[in-house]
Amino acid sequence: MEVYDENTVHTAKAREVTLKMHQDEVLYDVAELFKVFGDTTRTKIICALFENEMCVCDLTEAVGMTQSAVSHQLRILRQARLVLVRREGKSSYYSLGDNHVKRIFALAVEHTLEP
Amino acid sequence: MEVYDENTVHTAKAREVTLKMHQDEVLYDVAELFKVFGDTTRTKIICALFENEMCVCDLTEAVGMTQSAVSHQLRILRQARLVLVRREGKSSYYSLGDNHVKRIFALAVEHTLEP
DNA sequence: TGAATATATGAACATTCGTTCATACGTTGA
DNA sequence: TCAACGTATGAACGAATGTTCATATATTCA
Repeated sequence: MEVYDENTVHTAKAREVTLKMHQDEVLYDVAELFKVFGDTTRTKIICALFENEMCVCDLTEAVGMTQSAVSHQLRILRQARLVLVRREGKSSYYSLGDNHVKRIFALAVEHTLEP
Repeated sequence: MEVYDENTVHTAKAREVTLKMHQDEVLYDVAELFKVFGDTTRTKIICALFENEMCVCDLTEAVGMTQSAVSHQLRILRQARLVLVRREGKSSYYSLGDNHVKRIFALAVEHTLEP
């Protein structure tokens, strides 16, 4: 947490600007997060991973897309830290990143299923 | 809730397919919902509306974009029922659609602000 | 080592998306 | 009724996005 000198001329304004810039960054990141959720292939992957971890092979079958398409989307989910990977032999096992992912997703499903 | 005849040949398969198709539709809608959240201009608008309703004029100033851009994004938010409009004289007052919007958004902000 | 299998990734292409510009619509007040 | 104001919207354009295809990497097993 930064401390501002109340006696300098620019204090109030600077704080306000800093605050607003911070908000802008956060809101940008929030939008980026939602963007990652905002694709059918990725929502299918997330849904498939909801209960158990899965390897790419099984995920590919589960979402009904090509292996390449699934791998590309997994990379996006990985980079956003929405999923984790675990390598075992020839296979990569993916799982959901943390509980926030589950909670956000579950809320959206709940919202979608309402009138 | 539909009832299936356990004695017909296609029962199990049909139920399974129906269930999967339903899931697909839901997951598509969920992705669509997230897509609407997934734009910086729209997250700024949602953030601005978090406490109070606002007219387009003030929203335009709040998010720092042109009135046209804001109106276009408000239309998208409106069609997704994430916001509501109320007309009063020359002005249109926008507010958040329901509590789900707030909860989903707040969770995403919370997630974003974490390590 | 070489074939088979699982996964990842770069390039290309088509599609979608957000902004801008111009303009239309609707309301208010002179 | 006409000017001013607030808002909405269509067309156009550039940027971003998702899939496909081809291919690379990595691991296992014979």
